[in-house]
Amino acid sequence: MVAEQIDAPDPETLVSEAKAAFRDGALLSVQARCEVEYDGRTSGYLGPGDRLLVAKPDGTFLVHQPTGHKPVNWMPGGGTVSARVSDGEAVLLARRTNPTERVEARILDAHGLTRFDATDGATYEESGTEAEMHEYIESNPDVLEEGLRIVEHERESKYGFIDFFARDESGTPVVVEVKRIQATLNHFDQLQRYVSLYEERESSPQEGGVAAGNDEVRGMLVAPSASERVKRALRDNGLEFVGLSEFETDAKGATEAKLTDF
Amino acid sequence: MVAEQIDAPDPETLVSEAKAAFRDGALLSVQARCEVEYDGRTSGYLGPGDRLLVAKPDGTFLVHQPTGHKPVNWMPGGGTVSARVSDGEAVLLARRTNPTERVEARILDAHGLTRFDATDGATYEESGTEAEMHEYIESNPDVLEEGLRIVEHERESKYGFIDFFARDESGTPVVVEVKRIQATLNHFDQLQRYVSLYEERESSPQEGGVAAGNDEVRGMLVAPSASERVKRALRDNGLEFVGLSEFETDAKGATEAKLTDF
DNA sequence: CTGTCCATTTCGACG
DNA sequence: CGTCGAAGTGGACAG
Repeated sequence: MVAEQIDAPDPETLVSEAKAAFRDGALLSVQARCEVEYDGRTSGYLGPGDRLLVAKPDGTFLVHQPTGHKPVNWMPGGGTVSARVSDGEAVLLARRTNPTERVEARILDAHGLTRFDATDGATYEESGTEAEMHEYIESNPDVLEEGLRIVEHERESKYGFIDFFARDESGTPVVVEVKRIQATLNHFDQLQRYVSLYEERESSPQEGGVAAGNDEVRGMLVAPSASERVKRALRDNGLEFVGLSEFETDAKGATEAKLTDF
Repeated sequence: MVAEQIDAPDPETLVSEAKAAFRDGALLSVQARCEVEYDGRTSGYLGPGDRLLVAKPDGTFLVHQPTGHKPVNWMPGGGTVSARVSDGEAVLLARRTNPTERVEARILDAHGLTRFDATDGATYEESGTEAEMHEYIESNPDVLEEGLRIVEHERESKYGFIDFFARDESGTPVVVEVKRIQATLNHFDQLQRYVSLYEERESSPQEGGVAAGNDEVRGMLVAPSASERVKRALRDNGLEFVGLSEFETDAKGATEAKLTDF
């Protein structure tokens, strides 16, 4: 029996089933009218209503209202979930430390309970990430600018990693920051910080022969799009925006090439 | 009957129950071995394993593995969830547009199903947010510095919003950036950006009478704490850090005063 | 609608 | 264990 369901459990049954599920590492779902309290980084209270409660064997606890994508209250994995009867009502309590916080659901009326002895060895495989965008640019630097040469990928600097350190056709250094989504002011900040750092470094060369003029360092923000305000911030500070909306990994490109062969 | 449970439904039963739940605006939970595909902003695939599937009446669709706080796949509300039998297996499909994306769960083995006719009129009440920290500062500017006057809250500038624009005891402008959590380098970046802007503006006054010397603009980062690196960055750039860990809204303070009256 | 910024952000990688 | 940056970020709020 992988899943066991109990209809409208009374508080004692609910608590004993919950304890058994926690002990055995099963996933517990409860449909119930309840009220919820959170205390930790902030604090909050949710009055009585019907919700789906989920407790996972890793200590994750979720409170889902009938609408909305995010749980109204939750506890990440790593802590512990416990169950007890208090004042004749079942209470589920999720706690953790660092930071110290707790979610407590007082169950006023339990409509259903499911214990699920789930096993899942699969991991999610994703594609289309920023990492793949980097691969594409590394293989096709010309899409950013004719004649651009990538010198280093993920170059470490005092203030963080620079996505690409490159040189343009005339040898001028170019600091490149890549975003998979529309560029924000924070991304502009990042690029600005990196470029100013390189201006310092380039103006006082410590490794011989790599010197360049102080203002000769270019900064390039690559993203599918950017708001006018971001573009102006870049322009005002001598930085550049390059729109790059479409990209393909070599594998993906090869696949699509095949499809268009016909 | 608020919740209805079905044990190990066959594909046809699962699909007809799901359709009925979607039609009636009920919350549907399914414990099942399944494989999941996502296509949209990125794309991904999750091989067979046991998961909890949740479909809400607002179009929300969640796929939860036995561990982890976040759903491995999901669809926010606003779209539609549909069910069908395909190749003898039940399939749940969640779709939306803008952006166009889809999550498809192919159910290989359904262990349990619960339909929950949930009603929930309550809304979550939260306290301890950054908005409340702003209110506290606005009412008690002295906690930042003796004699500080708040001139404007959420002041819009060319490059973004400034939390507080203030003047110190001697009338020097102070740009204040507030963070509820430990300050990061990005927060320093933000403050730096705002201050540099005000230095420009103040040095070439367009609205008469507000002029001040170019270096007379102060920048203040307010947060419960900051790493040494952030503090040094601030110091090196002539900016200031103010630690503000405890704050209370008027209401909260009143409540706590009550409790300690006894 | 877009733009901007907060979030109990979470999550992962790296030093 | 802190720090930093990405996320299918989501969500609220203003223009």
